[in-house]
Amino acid sequence: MTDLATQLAGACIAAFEAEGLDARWGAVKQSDRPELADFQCNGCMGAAKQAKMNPRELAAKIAPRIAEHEAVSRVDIAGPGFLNIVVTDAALSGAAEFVRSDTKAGGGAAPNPEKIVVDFGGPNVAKPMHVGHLRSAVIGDTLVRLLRFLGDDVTGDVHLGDWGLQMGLLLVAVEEEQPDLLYFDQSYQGPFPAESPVNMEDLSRIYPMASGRSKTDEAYAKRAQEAVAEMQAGRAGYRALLQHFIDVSVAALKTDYAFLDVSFDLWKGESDVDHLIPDVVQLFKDKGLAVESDGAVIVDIARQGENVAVEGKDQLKNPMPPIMLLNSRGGTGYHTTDLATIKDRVDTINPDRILYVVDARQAMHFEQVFRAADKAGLFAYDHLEHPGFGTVNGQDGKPFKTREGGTLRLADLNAMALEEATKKIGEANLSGDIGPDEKAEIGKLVARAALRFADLQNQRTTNYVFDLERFTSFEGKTGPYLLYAAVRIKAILRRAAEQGFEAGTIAIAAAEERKLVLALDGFALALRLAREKRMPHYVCEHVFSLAQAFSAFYAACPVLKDGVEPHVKASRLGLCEAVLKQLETGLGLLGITAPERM
RNA sequence: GCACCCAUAGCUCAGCUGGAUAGAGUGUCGCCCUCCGAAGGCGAAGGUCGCAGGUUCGAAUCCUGCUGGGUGCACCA
Repeated sequence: MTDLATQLAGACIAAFEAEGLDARWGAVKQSDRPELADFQCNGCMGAAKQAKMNPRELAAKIAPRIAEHEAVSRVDIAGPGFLNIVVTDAALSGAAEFVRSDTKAGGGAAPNPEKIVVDFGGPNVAKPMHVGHLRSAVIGDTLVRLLRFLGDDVTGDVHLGDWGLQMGLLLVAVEEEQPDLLYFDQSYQGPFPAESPVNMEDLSRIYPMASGRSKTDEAYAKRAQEAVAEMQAGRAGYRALLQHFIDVSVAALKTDYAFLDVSFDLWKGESDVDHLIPDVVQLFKDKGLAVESDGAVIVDIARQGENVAVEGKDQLKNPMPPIMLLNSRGGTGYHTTDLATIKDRVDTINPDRILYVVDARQAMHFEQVFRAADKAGLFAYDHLEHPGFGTVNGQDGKPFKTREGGTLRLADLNAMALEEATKKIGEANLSGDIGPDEKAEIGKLVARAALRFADLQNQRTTNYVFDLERFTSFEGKTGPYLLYAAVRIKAILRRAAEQGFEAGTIAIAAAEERKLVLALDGFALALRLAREKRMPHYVCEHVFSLAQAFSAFYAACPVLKDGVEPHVKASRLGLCEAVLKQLETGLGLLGITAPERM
């Protein structure tokens, strides 16, 4: 059993093949003209063109074959050769029953499941997460949930940034504040205290200070660079202190992520693959790919037609800079750690594919890393993907800043959303006496739904405008609207149970019921597209249109009201169960949980 | 300079293999709670799909050029 669209496509494909034509013409989608039909097939025009036939004559041959399918009540030929398919009420009833009984609520399964690592291109240690990190967190988390749901074997890794200059800046700054710490005594080899000498507030204060100072104070910046090189070379005190920085930061990160219900299978970071770096560098040397240049070790990854010199110009045409395995101080940047991380994943997980859910601005970086990994035989180029995302902009179209000109911390964003959600729940006061504990819990769920849906509904690759007002609005195409739809269904089912009514066989009759089932039927397609394109917004579009269809049904089709015939009541209760099941499943993929009431 | 991404309703955004009358939300204007939760529903108005060519029976979608915006271009990640 599958969705109706797939069943009908099967019939259409068979019909085209019976005429000796390609199966691809048999694609079926829900009708653009709901007043004319439920589904449509547009293949006749294309097929006729290719086979040099008359499209309407071809349609006349195809249509009767489709009409034989038991779900079909009528096939019309329209315009130049559109096939308009109307399905029977019984077929829709069956489709709804399928959603109600299917463990995946009609979501289908991946045709080609893979073992996949999702890399979140994680936050940097010591830098608090800002609004931009919302995207990688919720997009990456949704992809993990989605792929796993459809049958892929997925490992999510936060991949912390804990190996670069920011660590050197911290080391230098902490040494300046607390020079007597054991960690800075080079003759001392440990053991070091288990307690961190700095907490998160210290790090949040120290890092911006050190970062700012390094931009004007050259000697300071140089000391930080040297500290990084020493840390990377393995200086014991620095490494022990680094671990404290990481532990302190991770604890803070987990709080912010938990608010969004984002979790990871692995909390690895750049520093975890430190021991593999010599092997990776050697691998490139052995393959003759690494060359020395200005004291650094680089790998040329340009292809034919790139880095072409143009007469009379300084700039190269189609530039593709080499990657740097080792800088002139012997240190490593994120090219090398990303390559070492690939090696680590091959050794420990051996995935079919790695996805990097990272800002689109890193596109060139990943192109370089992917090429290098492929050249060295570490990982196949076309099994490495960078599903990048756009930046979060302010009203002016530039990367978002607070009114004060600073970056908005994710923790503050979370807090604002929570405050707004709590306020709105209080104003609406829809469900009478809800205790303070439950109210607090509902507030969190509503705030999370608002934030996650606001971000995920945007097509992944485009930039979007950050608008807190819109994010936390409870009207229209928002997370809270979806929760509201789910909560209303739950209220009906709860009331039905109290009154002793049970769901029965679903029998579709009313126009709103037909539309609602057609909405249910689109779930598998939405999930398939979302997986193929790594685009969570298809899931958002689906759950929203499902919620809309339910709201229209709710307004037009009474379920428990007096005067509703028992078999209609039972059918509509069954339909409610099917809708709730799929709605909660879809919301679950988006990391959104509906409360019992709100 | 070179490369990548983007341009759709006043605003914020969808639009799967090229298909019929380009869709939502918001805002504006109507209507709908003696009846399952009005954070809702129904309706109206609102578009030269940046511009100009091309391919096609058919283009928001594919190709070329242009304009406008964003981003990136080896020792920070």
